[in-house]
Amino acid sequence: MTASAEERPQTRVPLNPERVMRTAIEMADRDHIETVTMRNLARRLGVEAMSLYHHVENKSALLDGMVDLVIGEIIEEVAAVESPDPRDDWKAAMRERILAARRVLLRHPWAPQVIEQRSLMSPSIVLYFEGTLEIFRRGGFSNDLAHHALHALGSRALGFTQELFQPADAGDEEAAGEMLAEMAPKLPYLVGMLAEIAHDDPDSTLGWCDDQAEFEFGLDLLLNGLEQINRPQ
Amino acid sequence: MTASAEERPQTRVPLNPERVMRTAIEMADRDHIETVTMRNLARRLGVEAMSLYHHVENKSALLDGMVDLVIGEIIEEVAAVESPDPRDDWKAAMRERILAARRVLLRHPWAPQVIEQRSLMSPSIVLYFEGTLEIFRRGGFSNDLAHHALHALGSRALGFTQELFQPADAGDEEAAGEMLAEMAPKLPYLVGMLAEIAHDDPDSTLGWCDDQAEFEFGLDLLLNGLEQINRPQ
DNA sequence: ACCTGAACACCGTTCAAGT
DNA sequence: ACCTGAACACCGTTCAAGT
Repeated sequence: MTASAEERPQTRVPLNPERVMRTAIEMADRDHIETVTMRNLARRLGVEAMSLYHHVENKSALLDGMVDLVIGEIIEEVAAVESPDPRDDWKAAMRERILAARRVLLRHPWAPQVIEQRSLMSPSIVLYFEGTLEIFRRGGFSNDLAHHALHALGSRALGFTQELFQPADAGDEEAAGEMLAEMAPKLPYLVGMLAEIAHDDPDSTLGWCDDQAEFEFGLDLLLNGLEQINRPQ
Repeated sequence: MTASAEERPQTRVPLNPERVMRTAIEMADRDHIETVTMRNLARRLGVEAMSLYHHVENKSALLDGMVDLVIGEIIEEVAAVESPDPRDDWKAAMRERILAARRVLLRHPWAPQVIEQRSLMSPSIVLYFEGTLEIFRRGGFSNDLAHHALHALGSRALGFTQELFQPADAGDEEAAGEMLAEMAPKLPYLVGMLAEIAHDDPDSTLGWCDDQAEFEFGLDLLLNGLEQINRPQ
């Protein structure tokens, strides 16, 4: 792909940190995070690689900045959601907050991996968790329980879980299927489950399930459990 | 478990895939996963980098092999645990299984990241999940519920969760503290929680908590929730 | 102030050649 | 069969120099 008409690098807009990071996000959204190299990013911006260092300290700071902008998008999305007063129904409020965050991350599939890898503590992520904590506290949680709750949710508070098995390419999927078939005699439970699950939903196998449904199942399990601890009856 | 004593490279033991991978694991355990480069690994084995390619297809296969050996260790550790019959108490059986897996991963701190990044489907990981599934099924779970349960546990089934905030170096920790102090006026809930948590446990802050305790809290939340769905009363 | 080109120190990997 | 050295195509980054 040459420098194409979708961007307009011919207009010589001067570079600035935000434009550098936004372009890097676009690249990662369109392709993969691995394609975001200093050299590739520079070419996309019609500039030499070394020019980027005037706007971004280094590659590590670039990645942190990208994540920070995504968290910013999440904060906006969450703010736009109308959700119940946590004092009336903290569980519904939390659920909607988290599902809103998830919607943003689905637009940036590279972000979960980068967020987990870098475990950065930026102003925007701190603000996001302040908002999460506010819902728990106004819902009647003690500080101690709220603290445990944040840990128990983990990345789910931001709207994602990292799937342990993933599609990868079609070749991998086929290889996995062959391996399962070969090992079938040693895997009575797994084979049985997959057979039955496949009956209910032909597109499902162990690793390629409906993520949204599974995400919500796990989330509700945790929220219900927290509810019981918060208000035992 | 006779961890390999320091073998001197001068003894010229012929290379084989297992020795290559075991040495890579040792390096990753001792330092970081980033120090495991083909060139470094070769030097450690007293050999040229290119020799490794006779025993390992490429770097990707090396990492998969390393993970596979760790999962093998987990399977051994789990097998050595005496746990109740799942028909009597699936929850206790599952809890001990998972905490045993966690003990192995604590010896290989690089493994969680690599496992999540690569989402590989190897024979040993499939066998591990077969065993996990067996406990659910013998505990009375339907295939459908067991399937949801596996997803809800996610990486917790293998004994780990990826912390969103992590120590990093002391400099990072200090920078994070400064940022929190600066933002304090905008963070009433977070500051309040941290103050109270710090009182209970002076070493605790948002990201540097007792992992074992938090892991068990989240795990029990999920297991208890599953119990209620499995046997509603 | 911003951008550049050459260069450095690393990667994983290929290839033809050694023993 | 196993190992090697040189080389290739990439990285991120430093530096001195250009405008």
